[in-house]
Amino acid sequence: MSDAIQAPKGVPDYAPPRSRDFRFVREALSAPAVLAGYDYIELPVFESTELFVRGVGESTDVVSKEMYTFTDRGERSITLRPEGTAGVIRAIIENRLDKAGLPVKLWYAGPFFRAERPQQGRYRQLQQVGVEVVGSDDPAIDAEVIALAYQGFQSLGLRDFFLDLTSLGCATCRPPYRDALQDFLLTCDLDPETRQRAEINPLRVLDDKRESVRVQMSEAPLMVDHLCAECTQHYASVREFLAAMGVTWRENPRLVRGLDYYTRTTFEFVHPGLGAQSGIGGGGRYDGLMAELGGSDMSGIGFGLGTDRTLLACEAEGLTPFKDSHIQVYFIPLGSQERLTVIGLMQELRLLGVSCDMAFDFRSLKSAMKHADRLSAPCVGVLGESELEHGSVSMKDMATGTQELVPATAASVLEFLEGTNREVRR
RNA sequence: GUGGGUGUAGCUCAGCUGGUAGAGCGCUGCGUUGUGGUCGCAGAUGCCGCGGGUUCAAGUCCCGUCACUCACCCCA
Repeated sequence: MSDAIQAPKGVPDYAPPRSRDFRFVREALSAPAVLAGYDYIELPVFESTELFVRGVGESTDVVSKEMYTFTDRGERSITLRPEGTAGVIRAIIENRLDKAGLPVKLWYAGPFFRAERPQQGRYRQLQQVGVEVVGSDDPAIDAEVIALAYQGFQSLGLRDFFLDLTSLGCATCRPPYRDALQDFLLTCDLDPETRQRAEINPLRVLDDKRESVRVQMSEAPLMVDHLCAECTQHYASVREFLAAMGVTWRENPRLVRGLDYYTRTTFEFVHPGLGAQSGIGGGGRYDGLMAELGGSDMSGIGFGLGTDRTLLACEAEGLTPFKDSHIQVYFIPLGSQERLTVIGLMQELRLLGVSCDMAFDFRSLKSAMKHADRLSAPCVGVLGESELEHGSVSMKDMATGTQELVPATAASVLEFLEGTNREVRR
């Protein structure tokens, strides 16, 4: 035991029973996109380092100090993907998806990697569900994307989350604003480290958590007051569509994202029940990214939702467990001949989509019943000598305790299960 | 990367001023012949994170280390 191998630092396992909730969350977060006509894309977990350096931005913390980068046998620099957007855009360009109908609407899910110090809700291998749309400037698509995430959270039963929204401007209005902000920051009293950040990425100083900085920032010029006419119009329109969809949000002019590519509509979902790592999802427009990565100059928008953090949020709101059982019937054969019958019966039921399990290892009826109870099996099928004689099985409804003798056929068992008309899931 | 906290049975934890370990839950079995969830009885399980030091003696003190955890930072 002393030399048992542990998982690498900061990497979570999702073991039963929590793994059931994890799957449920991932499913719920992606379902709205599927319903909205988004197609699935499966991407490699590692890419050329260059993709992230160019796509995400060299000055970002993610790229400059949080990537898992190594050299492969062909002396190529490879990086475990730290986020999803760059890879999706690369794949769209490479597969020429943008040459077919526009907009291209895609969703994906899977693990991402960042070499950070782990803490509550922050892992070195993190799970995200994401969506990307390329080839549309329509503010209605911004609203759709945001609503997709909103709906995902809602469908899980989450109530205490907030949607923060702002616009970061475009290539014409952001640079002048950036200069204005930088001028302002020069007048502030900042520590050397923050001063340096003001040089490289002044926007990031806006959402500094420290009180001393925050007080000074209350006077800072804001992007929303410096938007060009087009951006102003676009942002107004996005909000109009959001309202029409019944989405509620908070204006947060100090919202900043850590990835360089964001433009215009930018948003973040926060949940106060998670401690310091309160962001459960975020995204926005990235109108220059396609061109930056060597594709045609097309606009894009997307989001990444933290599957891990969303599960944490659900737990914080007491919504879990989502399902208390993963099997519908548990069979208990009492002898060798009965085992043969049950095995065959289960095979048929599983083909019909009924999940079932049985007592192995010749357990006593008593202990098998206990086991069924522990599995929260809603129904138990007992098959002993007497049932075998009549070609039947005793079906028991565990909630009521009532039992019924039915023919040992898949159809009859199915009929019994439907007759118990329980609520299978919430 | 920087700081703080914690590390004892599967889980949650107790163990006072040093004398080689305990509770609850869970688990296994039994309470007679083929039925769970309640109850009763019995039982199993610990390199007390790891390494070193002090001591006649360390879970208990000291040092180191690793892991977990919270916060900074960053972000999902």
